[in-house]
Amino acid sequence: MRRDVFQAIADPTRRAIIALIAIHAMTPNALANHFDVSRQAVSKHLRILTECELVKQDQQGREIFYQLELEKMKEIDKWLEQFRKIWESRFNQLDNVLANLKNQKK
Amino acid sequence: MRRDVFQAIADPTRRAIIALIAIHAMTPNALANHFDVSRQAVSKHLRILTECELVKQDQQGREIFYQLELEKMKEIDKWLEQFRKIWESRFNQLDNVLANLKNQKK
DNA sequence: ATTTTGAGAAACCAAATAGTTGCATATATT
DNA sequence: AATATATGCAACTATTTGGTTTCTCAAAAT
Repeated sequence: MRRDVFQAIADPTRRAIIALIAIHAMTPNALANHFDVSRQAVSKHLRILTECELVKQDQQGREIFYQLELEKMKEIDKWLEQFRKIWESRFNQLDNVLANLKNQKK
Repeated sequence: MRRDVFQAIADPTRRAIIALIAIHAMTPNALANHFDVSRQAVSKHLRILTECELVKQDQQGREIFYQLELEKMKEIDKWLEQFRKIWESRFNQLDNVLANLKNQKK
């Protein structure tokens, strides 16, 4: 059972759940109202998100509030970092080209 | 056939392919040497990456060089933006708390 | 005390996924 | 011209996925 962040955000419903609970913690029932799948389906998504630690639970009576674990989201950001470096360096190269064109005009 | 960037990067082999061709364009054969799956399996991954426009082809004779489409990678970055906003604002809130503590000491 | 409500677990199912092997085709090499 | 190489495509397979329905259990509400 592969269970990493990237696999977790592959599903659009899960991405929507993540976006919702990023604002404030929500119960499975409250979440399920936002989608046209059953409460149990949402529950399964929440389990997957919990297993890869993208989400943490906060039980209050019989309700369980799910909250986004922002730290874990940074893992994606960290992976993107290597590409951000590349596209920034490419941008700088373009910058140099433009600068050279300018100098040649003088 | 759902085929978006998030689903594309869910597979670890595909993420490895992306990382490799980010440096410079590579042929399917050259790529397959880096993994312990068949050349055809790599080819299938490349097709998926092509379909969601994360990768573009550059045919040279009988060889096809695959290159990363950096622009498309920014789509992920764009999605992360909303969460980056949140974690930065939380960080500022912490900042304020620390600042207040400092002021109270005076 | 009884009923309602919120939630997880289990069993089941259809579709998608990631891999394989075998084949076809176009381009190089000899 | 014959052979070797690079690649894509098709058919097949085992496993995973995302969903359902049914059941159980604990906490609130009546």
